[in-house]
Amino acid sequence: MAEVSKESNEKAERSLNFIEQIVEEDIASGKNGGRVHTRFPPEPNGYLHIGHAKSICLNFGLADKYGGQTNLRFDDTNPVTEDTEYVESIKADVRWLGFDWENEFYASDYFDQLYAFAESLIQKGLAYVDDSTAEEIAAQKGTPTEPGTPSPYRSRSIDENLDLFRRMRAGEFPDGAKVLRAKIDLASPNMHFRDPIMYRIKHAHHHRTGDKWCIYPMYDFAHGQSDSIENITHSLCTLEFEVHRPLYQWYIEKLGIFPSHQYEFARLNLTYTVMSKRKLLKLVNEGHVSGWDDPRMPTISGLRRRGYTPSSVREFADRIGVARRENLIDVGLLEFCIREELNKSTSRVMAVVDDQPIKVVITNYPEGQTEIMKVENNPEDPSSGERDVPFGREIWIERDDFMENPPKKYFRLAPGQMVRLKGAYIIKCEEVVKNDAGEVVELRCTYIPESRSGSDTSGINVKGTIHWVSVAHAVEADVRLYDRLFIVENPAADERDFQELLNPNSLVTVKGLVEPSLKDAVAGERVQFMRKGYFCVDADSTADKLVFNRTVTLKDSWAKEAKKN
RNA sequence: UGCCCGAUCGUCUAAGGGUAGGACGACAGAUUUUGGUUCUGUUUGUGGAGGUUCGAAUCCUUCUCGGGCAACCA
Repeated sequence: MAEVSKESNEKAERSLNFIEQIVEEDIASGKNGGRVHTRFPPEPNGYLHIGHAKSICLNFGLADKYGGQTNLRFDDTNPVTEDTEYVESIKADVRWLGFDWENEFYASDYFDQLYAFAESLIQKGLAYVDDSTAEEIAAQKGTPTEPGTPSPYRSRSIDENLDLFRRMRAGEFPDGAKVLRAKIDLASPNMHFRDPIMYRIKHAHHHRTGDKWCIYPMYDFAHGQSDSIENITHSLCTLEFEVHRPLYQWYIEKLGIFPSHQYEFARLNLTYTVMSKRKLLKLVNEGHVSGWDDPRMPTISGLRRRGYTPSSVREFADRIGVARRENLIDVGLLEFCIREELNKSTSRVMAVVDDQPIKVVITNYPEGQTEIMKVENNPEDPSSGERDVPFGREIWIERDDFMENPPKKYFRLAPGQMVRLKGAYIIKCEEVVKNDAGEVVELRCTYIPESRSGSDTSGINVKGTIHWVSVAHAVEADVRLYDRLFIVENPAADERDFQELLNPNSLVTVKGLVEPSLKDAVAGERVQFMRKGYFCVDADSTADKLVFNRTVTLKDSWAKEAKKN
């Protein structure tokens, strides 16, 4: 029995995703001399999101596992949309995730080589300069069910093509006047074979090459060759590039260069968010969020500011797996990963998060007296020690922790009911004080002196324990409660405009009264607000005003129970 | 309606001719000075129809459904 389960465990550990299977087969067959070299190839035109994190973990993880290397390569072939700001943010995000690249390369490093490749294809009669307009070229491509028609410039001589291409490079023609096209097959069922554009004219300043070039290669004429130049063995990309693979291979074959191979996997989709760079940019530009690093964004910088840890994101990437079928991952899995880690690592502290907390006056507790309670920092980690928490006659509690007419299984405070104050005493609610509007403003309670936490001789057993903060010692804070950005699971598939699907309550800022141990908390610090969730100190926090972001709530089975009724 | 890809518990993901397994979720219980954590248990799946085979999630045929492809974007 024991042996069987051990065996199945080992089997489970050995279970490989389809890319690992390919890599292991390649290593076994001696392909590429058993070498594994991957690359992560972002275009520096936006911030990285959690979908990129999946790709980063895959590429770097693969190299790591099989003793290989991974290059970071910026796919910067379109100067109009790219910028060094993005280069820097991308590098910071990859590093934050915990990965180090072997080489930092840029497709623009290869512009000279790529240009030479283009000339060689012209010389082989496999490329021509086309004066057609963008519209004419689109029309020449035909449709998926009808073959294309040749451009009137398709039969230019090699010499003329060479001359024209050189003059394109020299800047003799305006943007859009001419393009260089591969001469392949206008009737191919693969649209990408219908004489794809290799180079276009753009008199634009490039973030790295400056004004050296006024012609820039298209993705298809840059990516595969860049892989090849770097001797990349396994070039991983998402499924939408699958139809590009034959062209990727065609260029490599005609050029006779190192045969890198492309493999595609399904991109990550997450519930209640969007993943397209276009839509994320729109959220930023139209002010629906505060920026690329808004904690509601699925960007790596957003997750970081939200309080996610690099290891939790890596764990998530590991758990979702890699396959070729479309997927929509429950954001609950991401939340599980961060809770799992923070449960073990963060200190528990008490914070009353409520715009209208209730004051509790303990009538039989001496006025002016303060007791220092020792409270354990983390029951999951005995080595985390204890801290001092002051207790007094007046304390704050949350409005949710009191009900005047409670249902049966309500274990918190109610008239005549007892509750344990975490780390302190058991109290009993004797009297409810209301204002003229009939709202509860204060509870007058008595405490059981023998019930002191750690030395309880009262013999009383209470079902509920609530958190609290001493009125005399409370530190004010702003608490930002983040929730899902969208109200539907899959905004991308919804017919309504994605802006109509935004969750109006994705950010609610609430007043917080936190225990004094938090007074000097610094940005980035993570804690658990007992019974509430995991929070981190935001960069906006100052010495005068603490600002906390809610990373994720605790699981709340009471909320679930209450919802049922 | 041309070409390409895909379809396994609610959601992901294994099994590749030989017991459909794991994770998250859900449900139930135990423990608990967090209605947290932890532990135990339960639940639910091979898209349809044919075929090959002693045996099919796996191979074949076909249907259905989903996704991608006709940017001087990547």
